[in-house]
Amino acid sequence: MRETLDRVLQLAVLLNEDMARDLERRGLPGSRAHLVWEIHKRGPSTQQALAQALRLTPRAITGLVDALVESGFVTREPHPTDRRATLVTFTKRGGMAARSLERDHIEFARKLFDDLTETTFHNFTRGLDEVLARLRDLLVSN
Amino acid sequence: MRETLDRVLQLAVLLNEDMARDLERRGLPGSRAHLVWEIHKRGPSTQQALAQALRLTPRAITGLVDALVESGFVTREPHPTDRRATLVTFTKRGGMAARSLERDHIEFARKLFDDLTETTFHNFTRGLDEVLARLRDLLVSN
DNA sequence: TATTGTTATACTCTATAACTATA
DNA sequence: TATAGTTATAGAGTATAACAATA
Repeated sequence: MRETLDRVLQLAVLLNEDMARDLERRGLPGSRAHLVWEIHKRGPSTQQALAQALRLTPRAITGLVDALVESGFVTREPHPTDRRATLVTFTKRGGMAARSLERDHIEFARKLFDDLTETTFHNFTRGLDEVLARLRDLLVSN
Repeated sequence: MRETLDRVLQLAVLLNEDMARDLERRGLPGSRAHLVWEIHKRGPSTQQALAQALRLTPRAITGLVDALVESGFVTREPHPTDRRATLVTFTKRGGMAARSLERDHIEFARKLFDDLTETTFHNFTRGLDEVLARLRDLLVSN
Protein backbone atom coordinates (compact mmCIF):
# COMPACT_ATOMS: atom_id res chain seq x y z
CA MET A 1 0.00 0.00 0.00
CA ARG A 2 2.87 2.27 0.76
CA GLU A 3 4.18 1.92 -2.78
CA THR A 4 0.78 2.82 -4.18
CA LEU A 5 0.53 5.90 -1.99
CA ASP A 6 4.03 6.93 -3.06
CA ARG A 7 3.00 6.61 -6.68
CA VAL A 8 -0.13 8.67 -6.12
CA LEU A 9 2.01 11.35 -4.52
CA GLN A 10 4.51 11.25 -7.33
CA LEU A 11 1.70 11.55 -9.86
CA ALA A 12 0.51 14.61 -7.95
CA VAL A 13 3.98 16.15 -7.97
CA LEU A 14 4.55 15.53 -11.67
CA LEU A 15 1.13 16.81 -12.71
CA ASN A 16 1.66 19.88 -10.61
CA GLU A 17 5.08 20.64 -12.06
CA ASP A 18 3.92 20.02 -15.60
CA MET A 19 0.91 22.30 -15.27
CA ALA A 20 2.91 25.02 -13.54
CA ARG A 21 5.46 25.02 -16.34
CA ASP A 22 2.77 25.08 -18.98
CA LEU A 23 0.92 27.94 -17.31
CA GLU A 24 4.06 29.98 -16.93
CA ARG A 25 4.61 29.73 -20.68
CA ARG A 26 1.17 31.31 -21.17
CA GLY A 27 2.03 34.27 -18.95
CA LEU A 28 -0.09 32.94 -16.08
CA PRO A 29 2.35 32.00 -13.35
CA GLY A 30 1.21 30.36 -10.14
CA SER A 31 -2.03 31.43 -8.57
CA ARG A 32 -3.10 33.78 -11.32
CA ALA A 33 -4.06 30.78 -13.40
CA HIS A 34 -6.30 29.50 -10.59
CA LEU A 35 -8.07 32.81 -10.59
CA VAL A 36 -8.52 32.75 -14.38
CA TRP A 37 -9.84 29.20 -14.14
CA GLU A 38 -12.32 30.22 -11.46
CA ILE A 39 -13.59 33.21 -13.44
CA HIS A 40 -13.94 30.94 -16.44
CA LYS A 41 -16.13 28.59 -14.42
CA ARG A 42 -18.18 31.31 -12.68
CA GLY A 43 -18.32 34.18 -15.14
CA PRO A 44 -17.76 37.78 -14.00
CA SER A 45 -17.42 37.70 -10.22
CA THR A 46 -16.95 39.98 -7.25
CA GLN A 47 -13.65 39.75 -5.46
CA GLN A 48 -15.48 38.51 -2.38
CA ALA A 49 -16.89 35.60 -4.31
CA LEU A 50 -13.46 34.78 -5.69
CA ALA A 51 -11.90 34.98 -2.24
CA GLN A 52 -14.38 32.44 -0.94
CA ALA A 53 -14.09 30.15 -3.95
CA LEU A 54 -10.28 30.02 -3.72
CA ARG A 55 -10.20 30.20 0.08
CA LEU A 56 -7.92 33.23 0.02
CA THR A 57 -8.22 36.52 1.87
CA PRO A 58 -9.74 39.50 0.05
CA ARG A 59 -6.32 41.12 0.21
CA ALA A 60 -4.73 38.25 -1.72
CA ILE A 61 -7.42 38.56 -4.40
CA THR A 62 -6.70 42.28 -4.75
CA GLY A 63 -3.07 41.45 -5.54
CA LEU A 64 -3.90 38.72 -8.04
CA VAL A 65 -6.50 40.85 -9.80
CA ASP A 66 -4.03 43.74 -9.93
CA ALA A 67 -1.54 41.47 -11.68
CA LEU A 68 -4.14 40.14 -14.13
CA VAL A 69 -5.34 43.66 -14.92
CA GLU A 70 -1.79 44.76 -15.57
CA SER A 71 -1.12 41.84 -17.90
CA GLY A 72 -4.40 42.47 -19.73
CA PHE A 73 -6.38 39.34 -18.82
CA VAL A 74 -9.20 40.97 -16.85
CA THR A 75 -10.77 44.32 -16.06
CA ARG A 76 -12.60 45.57 -12.98
CA GLU A 77 -16.13 46.54 -14.01
CA PRO A 78 -18.61 48.33 -11.75
CA HIS A 79 -21.19 46.08 -10.11
CA PRO A 80 -24.60 47.05 -11.52
CA THR A 81 -26.34 47.37 -8.16
CA ASP A 82 -23.65 47.55 -5.45
CA ARG A 83 -21.28 50.45 -5.81
CA ARG A 84 -18.87 48.99 -3.28
CA ALA A 85 -18.22 45.91 -5.39
CA THR A 86 -16.40 45.30 -8.67
CA LEU A 87 -16.99 42.53 -11.17
CA VAL A 88 -13.77 40.95 -12.31
CA THR A 89 -14.38 40.35 -16.01
CA PHE A 90 -12.34 38.80 -18.83
CA THR A 91 -10.88 40.95 -21.54
CA LYS A 92 -10.85 39.42 -25.00
CA ARG A 93 -7.36 38.14 -24.24
CA GLY A 94 -8.45 36.68 -20.90
CA GLY A 95 -11.41 34.89 -22.44
CA MET A 96 -9.25 33.42 -25.15
CA ALA A 97 -6.67 32.30 -22.59
CA ALA A 98 -9.36 30.60 -20.50
CA ARG A 99 -10.83 28.77 -23.48
CA SER A 100 -7.35 27.70 -24.49
CA LEU A 101 -6.75 26.36 -20.98
CA GLU A 102 -9.97 24.39 -21.21
CA ARG A 103 -9.14 22.92 -24.62
CA ASP A 104 -5.65 21.90 -23.55
CA HIS A 105 -6.97 20.42 -20.33
CA ILE A 106 -9.20 18.09 -22.32
CA GLU A 107 -6.42 17.35 -24.78
CA PHE A 108 -4.10 16.52 -21.89
CA ALA A 109 -6.62 14.10 -20.39
CA ARG A 110 -6.85 12.37 -23.75
CA LYS A 111 -3.08 12.05 -24.06
CA LEU A 112 -2.77 10.73 -20.54
CA PHE A 113 -5.42 8.03 -20.74
CA ASP A 114 -5.64 7.16 -24.42
CA ASP A 115 -3.19 4.26 -24.20
CA LEU A 116 -5.13 2.47 -21.48
CA THR A 117 -7.48 -0.32 -22.46
CA GLU A 118 -11.11 0.43 -21.76
CA THR A 119 -11.07 -2.04 -18.88
CA THR A 120 -7.93 -0.64 -17.28
CA PHE A 121 -9.25 2.88 -17.59
CA HIS A 122 -12.58 1.90 -16.10
CA ASN A 123 -10.95 0.08 -13.20
CA PHE A 124 -8.60 2.96 -12.54
CA THR A 125 -11.46 5.45 -12.48
CA ARG A 126 -13.41 3.22 -10.14
CA GLY A 127 -10.56 2.82 -7.68
CA LEU A 128 -9.89 6.52 -7.88
CA ASP A 129 -13.49 7.28 -6.94
CA GLU A 130 -13.32 5.05 -3.91
CA VAL A 131 -10.01 6.47 -2.76
CA LEU A 132 -11.27 10.00 -3.20
CA ALA A 133 -14.42 9.25 -1.21
CA ARG A 134 -12.35 7.64 1.51
CA LEU A 135 -10.00 10.62 1.66
CA ARG A 136 -12.94 13.00 2.01
CA ASP A 137 -14.18 10.90 4.94
CA LEU A 138 -10.79 11.03 6.57
CA LEU A 139 -10.60 14.79 6.19
CA VAL A 140 -14.00 15.36 7.74
CA SER A 141 -13.17 13.19 10.74
CA ASN A 142 -9.61 14.43 10.96
CA MET B 1 -11.57 11.17 -19.52
CA ARG B 2 -11.85 14.76 -18.48
CA GLU B 3 -13.77 13.75 -15.35
CA THR B 4 -11.09 11.24 -14.44
CA LEU B 5 -8.33 13.83 -14.87
CA ASP B 6 -10.32 16.25 -12.74
CA ARG B 7 -10.59 13.63 -10.01
CA VAL B 8 -6.88 12.91 -10.14
CA LEU B 9 -6.23 16.62 -9.76
CA GLN B 10 -8.65 16.89 -6.88
CA LEU B 11 -7.00 13.94 -5.18
CA ALA B 12 -3.69 15.75 -5.58
CA VAL B 13 -5.09 18.94 -4.07
CA LEU B 14 -6.69 17.18 -1.12
CA LEU B 15 -3.63 15.07 -0.34
CA ASN B 16 -1.50 18.16 -0.53
CA GLU B 17 -3.70 20.17 1.82
CA ASP B 18 -4.02 17.32 4.27
CA MET B 19 -0.30 16.70 4.43
CA ALA B 20 0.51 20.40 4.70
CA ARG B 21 -1.86 20.77 7.65
CA ASP B 22 -0.45 17.69 9.34
CA LEU B 23 3.15 18.83 8.88
CA GLU B 24 2.43 22.27 10.23
CA ARG B 25 1.13 20.67 13.40
CA ARG B 26 4.51 18.98 13.81
CA GLY B 27 6.42 22.25 13.52
CA LEU B 28 7.54 21.49 9.97
CA PRO B 29 5.69 23.95 7.76
CA GLY B 30 5.99 23.85 3.99
CA SER B 31 9.27 23.02 2.38
CA ARG B 32 11.12 22.25 5.59
CA ALA B 33 9.32 18.94 5.75
CA HIS B 34 10.50 18.10 2.24
CA LEU B 35 14.04 18.71 3.36
CA VAL B 36 13.59 16.52 6.45
CA TRP B 37 12.12 13.77 4.30
CA GLU B 38 15.04 13.96 1.90
CA ILE B 39 17.64 13.79 4.67
CA HIS B 40 15.75 10.83 6.10
CA LYS B 41 16.02 9.03 2.76
CA ARG B 42 19.64 10.00 2.05
CA GLY B 43 21.27 10.27 5.46
CA PRO B 44 23.60 13.21 6.29
CA SER B 45 23.99 15.22 3.10
CA THR B 46 25.80 18.24 1.74
CA GLN B 47 23.68 21.23 0.89
CA GLN B 48 24.67 20.81 -2.74
CA ALA B 49 23.27 17.30 -2.77
CA LEU B 50 20.05 18.51 -1.16
CA ALA B 51 19.76 21.37 -3.65
CA GLN B 52 19.96 18.91 -6.53
CA ALA B 53 17.60 16.39 -4.94
CA LEU B 54 14.92 19.01 -4.29
CA ARG B 55 15.71 20.98 -7.43
CA LEU B 56 16.19 24.19 -5.47
CA THR B 57 19.03 26.70 -5.60
CA PRO B 58 21.83 26.41 -3.02
CA ARG B 59 20.61 29.71 -1.59
CA ALA B 60 17.16 28.29 -0.91
CA ILE B 61 18.73 25.33 0.90
CA THR B 62 20.74 27.69 3.09
CA GLY B 63 17.50 29.31 4.25
CA LEU B 64 15.71 26.03 4.91
CA VAL B 65 18.67 24.57 6.79
CA ASP B 66 18.94 27.78 8.85
CA ALA B 67 15.30 27.36 9.86
CA LEU B 68 15.74 23.66 10.73
CA VAL B 69 18.87 24.41 12.76
CA GLU B 70 17.03 27.11 14.65
CA SER B 71 14.10 24.82 15.43
CA GLY B 72 16.49 22.05 16.52
CA PHE B 73 15.86 19.41 13.83
CA VAL B 74 19.31 19.36 12.24
CA THR B 75 22.89 20.53 12.75
CA ARG B 76 25.60 21.48 10.28
CA GLU B 77 28.54 19.11 10.76
CA PRO B 78 31.91 19.50 9.06
CA HIS B 79 32.45 17.31 6.02
CA PRO B 80 35.23 14.84 6.84
CA THR B 81 37.27 15.45 3.68
CA ASP B 82 36.01 18.67 2.09
CA ARG B 83 36.35 21.72 4.27
CA ARG B 84 34.10 23.77 1.99
CA ALA B 85 31.11 21.53 2.56
CA THR B 86 28.85 20.84 5.53
CA LEU B 87 26.88 17.71 6.27
CA VAL B 88 23.32 18.46 7.27
CA THR B 89 22.65 15.92 10.00
CA PHE B 90 19.63 15.07 12.16
CA THR B 91 19.58 15.92 15.82
CA LYS B 92 17.84 13.42 18.08
CA ARG B 93 14.68 15.45 17.65
CA GLY B 94 15.06 15.53 13.86
CA GLY B 95 15.58 11.78 13.67
CA MET B 96 12.53 11.12 15.81
CA ALA B 97 10.46 13.49 13.70
CA ALA B 98 11.56 11.75 10.50
CA ARG B 99 10.74 8.30 11.85
CA SER B 100 7.39 9.58 13.01
CA LEU B 101 6.70 10.95 9.53
CA GLU B 102 7.55 7.58 8.07
CA ARG B 103 5.29 5.67 10.46
CA ASP B 104 2.37 7.99 9.83
CA HIS B 105 2.93 7.85 6.11
CA ILE B 106 2.48 4.08 6.20
CA GLU B 107 -0.48 4.36 8.53
CA PHE B 108 -2.06 6.88 6.20
CA ALA B 109 -1.64 4.55 3.22
CA ARG B 110 -3.37 1.83 5.20
CA LYS B 111 -6.28 4.07 6.12
CA LEU B 112 -6.66 5.26 2.56
CA PHE B 113 -6.70 1.87 0.85
CA ASP B 114 -7.93 -0.53 3.50
CA ASP B 115 -11.57 -0.35 2.43
CA LEU B 116 -10.86 -1.35 -1.15
CA THR B 117 -11.31 -4.96 -2.15
CA GLU B 118 -8.14 -6.68 -3.17
CA THR B 119 -9.22 -6.63 -6.79
CA THR B 120 -10.14 -2.96 -6.81
CA PHE B 121 -6.87 -2.05 -5.13
CA HIS B 122 -4.89 -4.14 -7.57
CA ASN B 123 -6.65 -2.66 -10.57
CA PHE B 124 -6.19 0.84 -9.26
CA THR B 125 -2.48 0.31 -8.71
CA ARG B 126 -2.13 -1.14 -12.17
CA GLY B 127 -3.90 1.78 -13.86
CA LEU B 128 -1.88 4.18 -11.76
CA ASP B 129 1.36 2.61 -12.96
CA GLU B 130 0.37 2.96 -16.56
CA VAL B 131 -0.75 6.55 -16.15
CA LEU B 132 2.46 7.42 -14.34
CA ALA B 133 4.58 5.82 -17.06
CA ARG B 134 2.61 7.67 -19.70
CA LEU B 135 3.03 10.97 -17.90
CA ARG B 136 6.79 10.46 -17.66
CA ASP B 137 6.86 9.87 -21.42
CA LEU B 138 4.90 13.04 -22.04
CA LEU B 139 7.24 15.06 -19.84
CA VAL B 140 10.34 13.80 -21.60
CA SER B 141 8.92 14.64 -25.01
CA ASN B 142 7.33 17.85 -23.81
C1' DT C 1 39.74 27.36 -12.48
C1' DA C 2 35.69 25.09 -10.40
C1' DT C 3 32.86 24.19 -6.41
C1' DT C 4 30.53 25.00 -1.65
C1' DG C 5 28.07 27.82 0.77
C1' DT C 6 27.05 32.61 2.07
C1' DT C 7 25.57 37.67 1.80
C1' DA C 8 22.78 41.06 -0.62
C1' DT C 9 18.77 41.99 -3.00
C1' DA C 10 14.28 41.31 -5.15
C1' DC C 11 9.88 39.10 -6.49
C1' DT C 12 5.61 36.30 -5.61
C1' DC C 13 2.15 34.75 -2.68
C1' DT C 14 0.02 34.91 1.49
C1' DA C 15 -1.73 36.88 6.07
C1' DT C 16 -3.59 40.39 9.69
C1' DA C 17 -5.14 44.85 10.86
C1' DA C 18 -6.75 49.49 10.06
C1' DC C 19 -9.26 52.27 6.85
C1' DT C 20 -12.74 54.25 3.12
C1' DA C 21 -16.80 54.09 0.72
C1' DT C 22 -21.05 52.17 0.44
C1' DA C 23 -25.09 49.27 2.01
C1' DT D 1 -23.68 48.27 11.99
C1' DA D 2 -22.00 45.28 8.29
C1' DT D 3 -19.79 44.53 3.84
C1' DA D 4 -16.46 45.28 -0.42
C1' DG D 5 -12.25 46.43 -1.38
C1' DT D 6 -7.84 48.92 -0.44
C1' DT D 7 -3.51 50.51 2.00
C1' DA D 8 0.10 49.33 5.17
C1' DT D 9 2.96 45.97 6.93
C1' DA D 10 5.02 41.42 7.63
C1' DG D 11 6.61 36.68 6.79
C1' DA D 12 7.67 32.49 4.01
C1' DG D 13 9.71 30.74 -0.05
C1' DT D 14 12.07 31.32 -4.12
C1' DA D 15 15.57 33.35 -7.55
C1' DT D 16 19.93 35.72 -9.45
C1' DA D 17 24.36 37.70 -8.79
C1' DA D 18 28.61 38.66 -6.41
C1' DC D 19 31.78 36.88 -3.06
C1' DA D 20 34.91 34.07 0.30
C1' DA D 21 37.01 29.87 1.32
C1' DT D 22 38.55 25.75 -0.35
C1' DA D 23 39.43 22.12 -3.89
